Amino acid sequence: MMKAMGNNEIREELKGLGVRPSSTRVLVLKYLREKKNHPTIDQVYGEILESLPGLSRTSVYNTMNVLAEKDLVRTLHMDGCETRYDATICNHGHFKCTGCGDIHDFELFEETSSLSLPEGFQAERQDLIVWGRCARCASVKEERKS
Amino acid sequence: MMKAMGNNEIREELKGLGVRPSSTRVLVLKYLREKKNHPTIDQVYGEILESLPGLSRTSVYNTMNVLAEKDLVRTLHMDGCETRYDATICNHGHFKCTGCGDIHDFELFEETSSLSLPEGFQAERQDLIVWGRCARCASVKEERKS
DNA sequence: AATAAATATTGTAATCGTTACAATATGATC
DNA sequence: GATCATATTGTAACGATTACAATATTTATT
Repeated sequence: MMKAMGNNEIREELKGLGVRPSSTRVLVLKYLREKKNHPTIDQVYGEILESLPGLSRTSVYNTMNVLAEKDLVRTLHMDGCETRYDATICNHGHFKCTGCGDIHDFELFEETSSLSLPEGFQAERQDLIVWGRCARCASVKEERKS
Repeated sequence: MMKAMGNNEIREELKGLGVRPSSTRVLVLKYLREKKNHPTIDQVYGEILESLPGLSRTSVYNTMNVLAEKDLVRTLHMDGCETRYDATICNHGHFKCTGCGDIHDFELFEETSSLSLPEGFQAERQDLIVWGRCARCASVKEERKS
């Protein structure tokens, strides 16, 4: 069997954080780290289901909440209700293409320090969201999905 | 602070955009412009209800959608599902206090040009969201809502 | 390895924000 | 003032998420 690499490392990582490394948790975290897409719950559910028959959506929700609590994933609320999940923790911005709907990470080279917050306000965390056309959609003008 | 805007000016503004200036629309837009809080539908509904007995939530939703379509208001999705509405159109950031939950605008003095987007990506619109403690909550450590 | 204890998962039902839709009310136009 | 377009209402539906009790799985203890 080609057991995909990294399962044990993830297992140990979770244990180290006091999180029981159930198969759901290991697979979800691995999925997020490998794909680096910013999937919805249903995307994750759909793909992990193949490896874990009988998996429930509720379990994916619970898993995401546990991982988010331990700062292993970040939640994104871009447009509308659907939450998206991201295992890239370092500070970066999110670009949402108004053509294809895909979300891309991009570097932030300006630091939080350049913020002109009101007196006494203390920043803890930030997210820069940019909407526009990705390279592919900028050339081909097509119908927008979202 | 900005002088309260007359109902008639708003009426004319709406007409100019081809939007029928119904009492709901006029009052909602006036509310957003005067309060500059970033209210939820229910906040707007609750306050406007006093001036317009019999008002329905649905009508506030419809009104917001019409105003958003005409670019008179922006929608914000910060945490979770609840949409918030903002009649300040110029480019600015949003600070959400993790203590009291209030949302404050702040100036952006860096322009979109400083973004390091991937090759070929075209930015149309952006929103910078910062979470942290507002001046009041930074001094008094007190949990309230998200 | 077997058992007991702790916790993760499942499946259903409930909740919340929002929209769809048909009936009714409003208000602009002739 | 009558007619016609459109705004509003109220209810029901919807989609994303959570609550919760029953069950299954994992870990700790023997």
